[in-house]
Amino acid sequence: MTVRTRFAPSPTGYMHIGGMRTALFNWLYAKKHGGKFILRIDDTDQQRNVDDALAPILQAFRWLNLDWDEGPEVGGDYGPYFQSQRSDLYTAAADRLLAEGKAYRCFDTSEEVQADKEAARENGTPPAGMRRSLELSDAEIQQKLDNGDPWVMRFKVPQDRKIEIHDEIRGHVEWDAALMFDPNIMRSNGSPLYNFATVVDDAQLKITHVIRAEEHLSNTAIQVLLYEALGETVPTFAHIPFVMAPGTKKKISKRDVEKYRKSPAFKILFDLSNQVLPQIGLDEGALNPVMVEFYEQTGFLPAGLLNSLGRTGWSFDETTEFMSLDFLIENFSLGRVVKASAAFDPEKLMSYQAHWMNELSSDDRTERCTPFLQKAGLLPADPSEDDLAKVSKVVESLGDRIKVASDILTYGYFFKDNIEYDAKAFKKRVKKGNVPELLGEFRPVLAELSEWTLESIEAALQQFAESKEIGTGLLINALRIASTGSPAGPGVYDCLVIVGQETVLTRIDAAIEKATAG
RNA sequence: GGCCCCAUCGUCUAGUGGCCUAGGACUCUGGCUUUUCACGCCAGCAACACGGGUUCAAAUCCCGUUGGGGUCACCA
Repeated sequence: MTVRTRFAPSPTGYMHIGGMRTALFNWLYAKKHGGKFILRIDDTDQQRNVDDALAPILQAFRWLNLDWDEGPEVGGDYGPYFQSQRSDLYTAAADRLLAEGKAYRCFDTSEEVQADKEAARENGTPPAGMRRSLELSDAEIQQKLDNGDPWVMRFKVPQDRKIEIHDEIRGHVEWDAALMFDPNIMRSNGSPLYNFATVVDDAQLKITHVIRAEEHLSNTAIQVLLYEALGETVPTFAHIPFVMAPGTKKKISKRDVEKYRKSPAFKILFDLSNQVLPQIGLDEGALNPVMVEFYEQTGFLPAGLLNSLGRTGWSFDETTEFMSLDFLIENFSLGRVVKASAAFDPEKLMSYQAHWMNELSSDDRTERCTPFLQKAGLLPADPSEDDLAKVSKVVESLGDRIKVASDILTYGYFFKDNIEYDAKAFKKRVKKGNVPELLGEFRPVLAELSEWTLESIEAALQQFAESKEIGTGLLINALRIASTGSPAGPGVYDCLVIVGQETVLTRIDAAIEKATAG
């Protein structure tokens, strides 16, 4: 038996981070067992623009390198892979259940059903009146049909039994069928409800392992009954805990982004968002950390996100933290999924991200940073070789200071004509004692350097400091602020070399002027 | 409320009856390194929800309590 797993997103216009984790576990399980991973689109409720609403979802999978064996764009033997195109399947299955007496037409109004359920709830009994449509004679039914009375199809729950499953993560779970209501499986307009459609689809797609969020656990009882009624093999279930929002006990949800915006647990992500999005021409509200696209657009590595997703609700052993996708494929198992729900942890994501960024060669990092400079207008769309060489130099000197690719924007001073001074640092390092004078005296030394290299500048500075009988730190710090405006960054000599002799001299002049002005 | 699921440091987790004085990671704190920042290194803070059993032995098994969550649609 080949393992077949699936993920069935609705085209909502974005890929949910929690859904991505569920998809990842499905994908991993299929890969690990040499099986197939299927993408099916649950678009029954969707109006138009399915393509537009689906695009970001497919893009998220592509970005993370999670390919699908069957589904949109790639097709497959069990298509179509859009629920909206599979209505025949649902109708046929429903008709069969009806013919076999396993389902019935329910003519009750929704008010009547509601009342039945409420009464049942109060009494703690199964809903008694609910099956009154079953009392109808064939003639009465025909009469109602002829009248055009609306009806829905209900599945007749076999009440004298228990439903038991062995969930790969929860273990043995059972329900008492006597307590269940007959579920609606087809709407009055002939379209299927989720619980029914998903069973028909999973059976027809030969899904062997249904790995999904635990919120579906209660749905499983009715689904098992449906599989049996349809004469299909019940798949193996694995209900994984859902992903909670950091700092909460609630499922992470797009509805709550405004709350997240103020939450300390989300701070690093929204700080990044606020800093980066405007610079790359995106509206601040356009993307948020609930969406996978957010991580792509702010310069995370697939490896970073994947490591984080793979480690929330799953572990390999007591010490392994850094896991590549290959490692995950090799070692993933449902048995090691944690039962309790886990909060997505932005801090930890950053630490994984930093790790994988450091694994990259300087050239790879440069390649990832360049587009951000372009989007921010700090580099032309068609950069010259000199431009690229400069980016490369900057990235190399920045080393592990770049955690996400968009961090390059923090060091925009290498690419701008006008720099902004960090006020505190300027006061502490430049506008202090005789520093402006020293800078003034050192300027001509720099101006006269015929060679502008790390070594020549360092030698000149050391000699100058010695002659003045001052520590090198004084000048070094002053030069950093004067030439970059910022207290953070690569070594000063790197900075000076990259900024360039001419610009350094101009900036020193500007700094001296600013320091002595007021 | 009924049904179902869950419960170890702030967070992610290890733990499947003795290797537990409960391990690792992130965060945080202190120190070292250092021309800034970052990295790195060292050290530290910090948890078995509670109550009963079972057992020579329980974080681990059982029962109960409490707490958290899910679900009860002509949504998915």
